[in-house]
Amino acid sequence: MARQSYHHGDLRKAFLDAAVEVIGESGTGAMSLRELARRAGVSHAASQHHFGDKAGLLTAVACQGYELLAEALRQAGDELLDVGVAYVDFAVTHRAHFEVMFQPGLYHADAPEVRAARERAGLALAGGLARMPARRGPASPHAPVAAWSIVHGFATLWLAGALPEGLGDDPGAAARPVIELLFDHGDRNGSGGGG
Amino acid sequence: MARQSYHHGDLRKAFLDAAVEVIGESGTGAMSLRELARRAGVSHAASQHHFGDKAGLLTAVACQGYELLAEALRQAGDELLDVGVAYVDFAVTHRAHFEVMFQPGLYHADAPEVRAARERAGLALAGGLARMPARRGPASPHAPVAAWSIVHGFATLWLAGALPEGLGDDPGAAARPVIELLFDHGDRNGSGGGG
DNA sequence: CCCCCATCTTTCCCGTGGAAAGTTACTACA
DNA sequence: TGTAGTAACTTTCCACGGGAAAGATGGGGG
Repeated sequence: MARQSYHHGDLRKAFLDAAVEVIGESGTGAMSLRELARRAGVSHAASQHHFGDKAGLLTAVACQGYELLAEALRQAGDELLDVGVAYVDFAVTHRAHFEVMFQPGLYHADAPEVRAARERAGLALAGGLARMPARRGPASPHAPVAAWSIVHGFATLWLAGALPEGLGDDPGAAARPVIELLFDHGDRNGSGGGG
Repeated sequence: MARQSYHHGDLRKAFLDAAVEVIGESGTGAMSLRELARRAGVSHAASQHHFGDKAGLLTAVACQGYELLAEALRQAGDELLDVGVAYVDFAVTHRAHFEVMFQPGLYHADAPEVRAARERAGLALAGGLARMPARRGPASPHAPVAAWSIVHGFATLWLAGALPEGLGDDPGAAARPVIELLFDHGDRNGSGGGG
């Protein structure tokens, strides 16, 4: 039942979904509460009750983003490589969430809900990284940061349209050999063009 | 004597500097043309003549950013590692420029001046990368993207405050061992055996 | 000397975020 | 069943921001 009366039913979700949609299309800068309200068919001030202010809405977006990321990483399996690819895939398929998550200035980054969700995502990421060193000698303490950096950098550059042409349409597939380079370096002669 | 009359003298520079300052302090979202005008002591519409609109101003910021980045990379020397560290240093010491540069939605990313400046920065970066493969066997075609990704990712995560504590105060120094991991991987027994 | 034009100002309009107070309708409780 | 309480939403108001349009200013070239 949509709603024909005063109460919307699930305005919170409606706002959240609309925000993700608008941000995904036009970026965070183009998102206005009034536009979201228009899409939901409610007054522009309706969001105040659910989110407080605009930063509150974006806090919810970031929160949801961390949950979704944790989920995606967990489902990626045990291979570090797959976890890395999943990270890139997440960034591209959820660019709105991703964009918000890593712009702490946009939302209440210190809110307890966000901290908790971020913690869970961090554990999921670390879970993938934990399997990494076993494959290839003793681990460097810098390996986790290196792995996170390379996948995050790839994703960010891809989203910004900064990477050179010719990498294809599938960011995950394009990222795989790049990530491989971080860990299979001594194995070069053996690792061919694993397609 | 700065100016006491109608003409400011170098309003363009004044706006540009003020923009960089404000963005560096509070992010792109907090920057308003009116605030910059206030700081420069001119009317809020004065910027129109010099930049057209807000995106025009940010275009100039991005442009200047690419120039500065190219300069910084060129001065970093011939070692790939140093170039990578310089990239991270640039991002942190010029966070306003960096933030704008990689948010193409904020400015006219296709403007010829920007394309040219970006091209120059790309060449400076590639120049550093060109020296890399010689140190360690045949180069992977993915190496440049991997190198760019890891330094860009590290810088972005650092700026977002997402990296774990304990990396110290100097992002360049913190980045060095991380970048090293990308290329000195097979050399592990020889390189310092931390951990 | 005077006109031209680059530079800056004034004024106006619309969109946005948020505060405050009012309205509606669901729910608990007797 | 009826009513009080409260959650959910609306209305109204304000200050701010970007941008368009037209006016003011003053330096420089003819």
